[in-house]
Amino acid sequence: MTTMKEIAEAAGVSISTVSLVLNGRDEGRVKAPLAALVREKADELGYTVNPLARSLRTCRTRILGFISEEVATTPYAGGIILGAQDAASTYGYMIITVSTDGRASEENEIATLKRYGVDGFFYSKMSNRIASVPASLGDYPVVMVDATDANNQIPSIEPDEFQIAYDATKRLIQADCKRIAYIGCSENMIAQDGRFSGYQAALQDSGFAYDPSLVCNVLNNGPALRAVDKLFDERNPDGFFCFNDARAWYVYECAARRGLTVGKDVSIVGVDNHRVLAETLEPQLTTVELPHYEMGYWAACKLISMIERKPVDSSSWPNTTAPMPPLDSPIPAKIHCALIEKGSVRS
Amino acid sequence: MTTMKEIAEAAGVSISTVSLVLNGRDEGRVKAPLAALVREKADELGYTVNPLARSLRTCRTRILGFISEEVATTPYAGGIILGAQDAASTYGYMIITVSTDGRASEENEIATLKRYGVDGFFYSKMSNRIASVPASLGDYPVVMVDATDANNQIPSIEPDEFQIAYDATKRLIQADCKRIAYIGCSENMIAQDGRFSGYQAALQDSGFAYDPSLVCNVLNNGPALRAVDKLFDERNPDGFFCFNDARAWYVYECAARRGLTVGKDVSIVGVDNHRVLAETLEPQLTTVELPHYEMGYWAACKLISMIERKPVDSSSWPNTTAPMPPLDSPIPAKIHCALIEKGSVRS
DNA sequence: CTGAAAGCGCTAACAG
DNA sequence: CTGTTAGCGCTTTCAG
Repeated sequence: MTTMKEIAEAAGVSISTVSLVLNGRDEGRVKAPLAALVREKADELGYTVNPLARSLRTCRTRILGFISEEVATTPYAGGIILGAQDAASTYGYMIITVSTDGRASEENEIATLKRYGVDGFFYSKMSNRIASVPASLGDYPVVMVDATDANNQIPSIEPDEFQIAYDATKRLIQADCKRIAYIGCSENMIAQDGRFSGYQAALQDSGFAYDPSLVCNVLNNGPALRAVDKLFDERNPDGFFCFNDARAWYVYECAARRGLTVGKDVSIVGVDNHRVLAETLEPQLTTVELPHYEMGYWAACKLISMIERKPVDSSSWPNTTAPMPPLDSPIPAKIHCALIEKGSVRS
Repeated sequence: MTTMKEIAEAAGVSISTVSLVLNGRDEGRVKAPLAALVREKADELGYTVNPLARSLRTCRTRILGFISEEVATTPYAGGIILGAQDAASTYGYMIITVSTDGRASEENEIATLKRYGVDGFFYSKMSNRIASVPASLGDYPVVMVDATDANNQIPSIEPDEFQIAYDATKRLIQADCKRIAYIGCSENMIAQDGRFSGYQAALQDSGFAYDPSLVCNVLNNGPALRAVDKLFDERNPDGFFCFNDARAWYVYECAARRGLTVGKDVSIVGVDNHRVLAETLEPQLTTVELPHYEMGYWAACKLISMIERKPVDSSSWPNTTAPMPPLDSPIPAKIHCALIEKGSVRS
């Protein structure tokens, strides 16, 4: 690794001049030709900064810490982290990810990350939950991802659960469904609340009466399947908005057992949590892909802008299914998931 | 952050003495009581080393670089990275993950990681593919994960595809299935080759004739479903080993359409790639979970042992469904996936 | 057995 | 405009 010292020698100047030039602080401080010479030599010798040395001096590492629950890292988290990395990478940052499984290990990991000198933290609970960041993160820039701050203080990036359901339900109405069921989740989750409301609102806005007997909140496996089966028998719905892929499968199976064709006799719009629906049931149903990548990307941009105390240029952001909110939008911000209309709801 | 200097002052000794003691190099070099005093003061002041400063001197960062393909990070990778992190964490290492999408970006990311001073690299292609590590990694410790080294030089940790299929097929035989089908993947993949061989070997070892008409290699969606449907009509299998969850689902649906009960009339053993089978179809079929976590864990242990040029203690390794090979086992090594017998193959 | 001193590569006052 | 100087916190000879 070539050092500034070597460049200084090659160019016949002092190290500080080299530092000035290579950090772009030479404007009006170093004569242009000299600066050019330095740059030339640096190029020639293939200079790259030593981030370690720089960080030791500046107390800035350009490393971001990503804290997530153990359960988190599988299987949804990938997209979030990927998005965060891509954004970080374009701004010259790296990410160290740690996973925790409890208070103690969390504090440990935080302490370690602090020692490594990270500039800021992502704090993530997978599948949108209410949480509050540990006090030990207090004096650092923090962004929450796929989580909602209990105190509404920390910027949190989360899917727009209401809108997901609203759009999905509208899509079913538009496909001329008359009895639209919601197959939800009986566990207490933010996503469930938001989606249930969105479902109701869409119905109401279209002049449908909300009918509780068309709502079926279930857990998993056999019992869930039987509950959906019962709903079919009793209410014979012709459209289904499903909380996730597993629940879409229950509906699909019940339809198959009755000889009903999905996409013709009944329509399904489902959230594709595990990203496996697309491989199997398309084009018979329409899926909603949660914007994990986008959440990660935007969270990183937000975090970096907090660290550098300046807005980052959003024009370079990736094309997404969902429009990215501007950096200076009010926080907490929610990201809206667009429907992925690969299949047809009704053929 | 308290520094060694502060401890030195508090204890009335020199910085070098503090360094010696705090690094455990005091045996026979610093008098016991003095050493004790230093340790006490360090405790009192809550000293933790500054890894940046240490790294600048030692050229060792205790940071590992994890290079994976972009596509990789979703959705399988989570488990691998989680396992690698857990192992790294127990040995005092951290992991920086980067994802790449092509030769150029890969070289970029590698260069960046090198500048950050990582001690070694994971090189990962998700879903077991043959690959060779870039030359730029030449002089670093490297371990491949879920990938097979084209030159058979680099230690590579991968699932034991043959054994997965062998066990799954044996399980079906044991459940008294007579016409055992293999629903495979028509894309060219290592996993497909190994699993197909394992399927054949298990049949042969149990005195079954291998019947090509019971093998059905498919892609996805409608065409796949129809191919499985055809297999049902023509050969009426009573047992299925399925390459992944999507393929298990095709079989499941075909069975449902015929009024056959899975777990009774037909038996399915499927690899649960997306980890969604467990939520939906259990306990009607038996799943094989790929040992992603274990692969990551073991890869990290291997990498660290290469970096530190000493075997690491394998007694602290996590309980796994699969036995971990000993650290000094011949490389490349494969990890064996155990069957997850949550459901019953045949009720 | 302990301490002084040099230096890892870089930054940032401060002189000149 | 450019160079000198003094560290960031730690490790590591090398004297004493």
